[in-house]
Amino acid sequence: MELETAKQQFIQLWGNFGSQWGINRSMAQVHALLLTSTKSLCTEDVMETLSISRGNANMNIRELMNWNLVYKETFPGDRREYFRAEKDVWEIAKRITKERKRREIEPLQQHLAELSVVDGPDSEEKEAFTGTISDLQRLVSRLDGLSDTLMKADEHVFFGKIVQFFK
Amino acid sequence: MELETAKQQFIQLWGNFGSQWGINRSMAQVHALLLTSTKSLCTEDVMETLSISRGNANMNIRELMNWNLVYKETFPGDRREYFRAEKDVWEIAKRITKERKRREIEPLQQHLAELSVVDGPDSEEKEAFTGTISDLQRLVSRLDGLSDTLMKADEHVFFGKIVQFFK
DNA sequence: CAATTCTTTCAATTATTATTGAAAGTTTTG
DNA sequence: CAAAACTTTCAATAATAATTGAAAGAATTG
Repeated sequence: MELETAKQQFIQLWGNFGSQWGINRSMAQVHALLLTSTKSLCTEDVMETLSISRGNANMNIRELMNWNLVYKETFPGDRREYFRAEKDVWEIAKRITKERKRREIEPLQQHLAELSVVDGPDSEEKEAFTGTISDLQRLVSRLDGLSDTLMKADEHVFFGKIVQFFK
Repeated sequence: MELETAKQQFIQLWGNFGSQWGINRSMAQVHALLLTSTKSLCTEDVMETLSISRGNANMNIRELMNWNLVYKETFPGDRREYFRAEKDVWEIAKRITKERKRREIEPLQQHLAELSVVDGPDSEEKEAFTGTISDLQRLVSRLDGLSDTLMKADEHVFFGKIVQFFK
């Protein structure tokens, strides 16, 4: 396969995969484009390569910057903003985890906490419900705790020591 | 909060959360309903409680059975099929992980493998691309391997031993 | 075996989400 | 400070995904 074909296919692949996981297809495609680009690109470049509108390109580049997956760069004598992606895949994984935790897991825990207090007389029904909610709270907290630990561990420790531990 | 209110809110919460993660809102709501129901429910019950159509209820119940999150039950003297959810949250987590692995991670790995072979003369561009793809392959494989390990570990080992290891 | 009861399918519709692109906003330049 | 160059916004539109419900299909019953 030609390099350019491969890059294009990767952009499609990443877009499809992202949209299965609740990430906007264009955002994932912009990310894939910048991830496989050796030089930083301006909005115009992104628009042209992906055949998307200025608004779409701008919005998704900004969103990728909010996720700390893309940085802004400027060059002397050029007024345009250029963008470059974080290339370290371990960093990418850590940052995505961190953001989803902040945006989704923490609010979920908040909501579950509210649901764990139920009024009314004790009953089997009530016990069953509060039991399920607290099981979910424990599960979420523990998976969350694991993600914290993994994010603090560096790649070497993670890929070396820990996996061996389970072998 | 009243028990019935809390259940309804939980159904909404689970539906919203699911749709953020690429799971159909109705499917997540049916799951939440069955998860917090002490008795098994028939299609009619699900339709009425969630105010959804017969087709929608049927399709999502079937899909939840495909995911091994819901079982079919029958009662003598009643021709209808009744449904009951797996209640063990650790089992639920394992089964969701297993299905997403099979449906998404494995095809992703397949696609990445295809992209890792690039024709044409060696170049810095090409090296960069194949490097990024193989980094991604390693990341995906390792996260996947971790999920295997976690699925094999039982709840006690997971929640006890391993977390301590990182403390 | 035909009537009944329940389940499944799927084309049409509705709802949701993403995208466009022109206009407004901002920054830089001479 | 006004023109130029670039960025951002957002109402309108388009694309995608979910839902409906009537009809067809299966299974069960008497």
